[in-house]
Amino acid sequence: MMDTHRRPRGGTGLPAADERRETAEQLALTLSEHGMQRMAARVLAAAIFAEQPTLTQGELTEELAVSTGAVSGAITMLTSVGLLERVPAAGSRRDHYRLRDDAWARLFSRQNEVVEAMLRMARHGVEITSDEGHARPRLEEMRDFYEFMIGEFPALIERWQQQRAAKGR
Amino acid sequence: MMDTHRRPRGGTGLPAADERRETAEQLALTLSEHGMQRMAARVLAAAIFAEQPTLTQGELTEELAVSTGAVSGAITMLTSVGLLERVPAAGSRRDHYRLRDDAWARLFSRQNEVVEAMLRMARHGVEITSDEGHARPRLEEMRDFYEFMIGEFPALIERWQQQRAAKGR
DNA sequence: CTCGGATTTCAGAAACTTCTGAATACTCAG
DNA sequence: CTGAGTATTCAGAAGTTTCTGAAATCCGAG
Repeated sequence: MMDTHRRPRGGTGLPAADERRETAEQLALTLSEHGMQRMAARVLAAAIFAEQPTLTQGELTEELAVSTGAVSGAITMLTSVGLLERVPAAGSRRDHYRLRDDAWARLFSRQNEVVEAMLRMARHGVEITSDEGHARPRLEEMRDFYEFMIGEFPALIERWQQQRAAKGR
Repeated sequence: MMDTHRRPRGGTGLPAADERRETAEQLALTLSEHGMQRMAARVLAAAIFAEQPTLTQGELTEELAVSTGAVSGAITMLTSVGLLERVPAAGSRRDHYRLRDDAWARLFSRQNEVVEAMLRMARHGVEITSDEGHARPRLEEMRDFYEFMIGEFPALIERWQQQRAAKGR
């Protein structure tokens, strides 16, 4: 988009941190364009791209250059949906957070909730529409589609878990 | 949520239209909560729940009680992503629109674009991170996950198309 | 070609979401 | 138990998205 020229790889200690930050921000942008709150997306991206094993709220505040309040709210949201977890750090007053182990499968599963919501509405639509108009058949197809997807997803996730376990792990 | 009591079914011509509208609005809400523009979501929902085979912009404007401009913009967006199509209505000055035949598969495929974007960013992330920090392994797992999903989706869609063709059709 | 209904465009208004900053509430070390 | 460092909350500011209303444009019928 803006600065397309590749830096000759092999450069020793160049602005690698900048590139990392920029890539993280791009990820955050994509996530927020698809329904995730902006600050939550930035925090999640920062947690993914962090070189440290865990991050404190203070570190996130500094990395993202935002207020402590914004970070606090985003963390509450991310932990509540299971993407981030609080790591017990003995003898520290600060809370340490990291990406949950199965974050990607979780993020995907959240989309299943959308699919379930769509299915519910399709079924409800079929119920309340007349069998004489044109709405009913559309809703039946919508229902069939989402039923199909709901049926396929568990096996899909399971195959992923297996492949993952088989691989390095 | 609000008015939970079921109307005794069998009621002849009661506020079925209201119930239809309300259900459509719920669908629109769900769609807009996951990234679709609000008016586009409302138009799409209206097209799904319409008892007519096709709708004109004027009908949509009235059904949704919004300005013609808003409907025009939403239709432009929805046709451009292939969810709505313009139906040639000979000898009519009005443009007629309807839900595309394969709208659901299309809507799903649009999500694939998100998945592809995630995969690109994961790969980029793996490239630019050191193999000594903690970011690289996270990004590798992210990459593996989205690669897996990208690999599975085509077969998934195909199975749906087949089942659909097999069924009523 | 001309008329008139229909659609598109766009500047500004309205509504909503998100962030900041500061006060409040925790919590662990000593 | 107390104090210092952290985290949470929340009112208001800032920013962004979305819609309206009206003017301009388009297009088919006659």
